[in-house]
Amino acid sequence: MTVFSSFIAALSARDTLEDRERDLIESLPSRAGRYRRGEELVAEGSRPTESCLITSGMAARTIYLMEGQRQITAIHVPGDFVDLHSLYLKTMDHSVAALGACTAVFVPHPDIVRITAESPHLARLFSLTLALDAAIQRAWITSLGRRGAAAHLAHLLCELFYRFRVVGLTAGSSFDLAVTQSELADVMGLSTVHTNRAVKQLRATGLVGWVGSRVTIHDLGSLAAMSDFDPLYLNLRKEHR
Amino acid sequence: MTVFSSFIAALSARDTLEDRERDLIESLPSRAGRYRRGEELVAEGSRPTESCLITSGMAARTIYLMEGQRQITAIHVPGDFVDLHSLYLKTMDHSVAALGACTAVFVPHPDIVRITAESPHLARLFSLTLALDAAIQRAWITSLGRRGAAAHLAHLLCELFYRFRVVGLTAGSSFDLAVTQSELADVMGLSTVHTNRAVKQLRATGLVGWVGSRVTIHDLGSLAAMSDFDPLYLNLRKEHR
DNA sequence: CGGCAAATTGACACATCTCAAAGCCTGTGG
DNA sequence: CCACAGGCTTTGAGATGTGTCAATTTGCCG
Repeated sequence: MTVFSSFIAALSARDTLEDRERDLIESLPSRAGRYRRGEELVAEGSRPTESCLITSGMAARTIYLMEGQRQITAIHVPGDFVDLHSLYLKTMDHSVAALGACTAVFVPHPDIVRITAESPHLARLFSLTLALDAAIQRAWITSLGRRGAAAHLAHLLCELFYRFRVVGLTAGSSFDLAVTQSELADVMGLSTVHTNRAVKQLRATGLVGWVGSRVTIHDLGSLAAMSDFDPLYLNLRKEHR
Repeated sequence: MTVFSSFIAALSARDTLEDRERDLIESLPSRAGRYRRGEELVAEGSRPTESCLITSGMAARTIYLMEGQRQITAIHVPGDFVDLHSLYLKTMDHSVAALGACTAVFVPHPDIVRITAESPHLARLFSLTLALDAAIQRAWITSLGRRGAAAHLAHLLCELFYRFRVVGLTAGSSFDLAVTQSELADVMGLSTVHTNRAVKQLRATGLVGWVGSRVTIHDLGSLAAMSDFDPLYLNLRKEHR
């Protein structure tokens, strides 16, 4: 049980890792950090020399507009290597902030480059995480563009359920969503008020139980059906990549 | 002037290419294709063994929902290497279709892998294009979530202007946007009718001229200001990546 | 117990959707 | 060269979804 366990679990769900690759990952040096709701892990405009890996809680990529509005463009759960982007893009065009309390570790870019040079297969798996992020963003774009508030929320819950389950953070059909409704609103591009109505509406269907931060999915099939959710884009099948 | 000229131009805007790297790219074998509006370059559910590079016109990543609705999650212009994603994700979770008429060439995955193995720097530049796609998607998510129709459209025009200019497809401050309003609607998550109203509204500001498929940006500064556009995310500065 | 952030509700304003119809291009066949 | 068909653009009117503002309730923590 190390800080990299979740990351290894997330990769292992998608391809077979050899012992040597596992060792290379475990050999990465890391510096730990602990954050409270809203605290920034990576600031917009900065030029990071490390990438961060979420170890507990959740973090979000956030873009701020004029007039104090903001949009969350991605949610990251434990095991997600956030910010490999900064390896290539250099200057951050957005910030990464904690959603609820969260912990993360930071790994220097040169060490990432080193282990990908030693194992081309690992290099591909790091690129896979980039491509996977992009696939999730496409699903979000689709929800934002073509689904109403309730369906959007249902789709998001399905996605998070699968993503939490991969890293062992579900208990049966429930998981902990330590997120404020106002943060959810920034994910779905809605007002806080309307987000609350969407939550209410979803509860009324009976498909989902939601008490405090505890979300229980009573009927995943129907929830997926009402939001046109198909887990294909999460690439949860082991393939040789 | 080869089929790879635009791609090389797009990379050269972001980093310096050595002659050897240029030669490696030019050495790639390719198969050409020509498509009419709506024709699919890559089908959802397929398992591509090639990646495609747009050489003229535009293509779009498209996700279909029930009830015939669709959402375009990305627009690709000449010089864009679409579908590097399929190198990692294996099964397509969306399709790539022509917007207006378009031509593209297809490059076998093994050849891409080969030249990235020969040049780690090229490998990083290929990853850069993945990361850049993701940055653009973040901007789209922000537009979908937090901007009204007119501002969304203005932001999109700014983006496309910069992207076309990099590959030499602008004439002064104008460019050819051979796209149907119904396709634009699928980009912005709006109805065709409302998209038309947004176009009308933008014309009324006088910041943009739009006759047929010819778009002329009369005042880029104001257009950027009204849509909170900042080209940072397009990474148009040469850096060592 | 008191204080504060978060969740919830109601009423009304505004953005966007749907449906329906009319006008406008462009390619094609006669 | 003209007439027509079909797709695209444009407009109007009424329905629906979502935003805003303001107030109340709930839940947590000191």
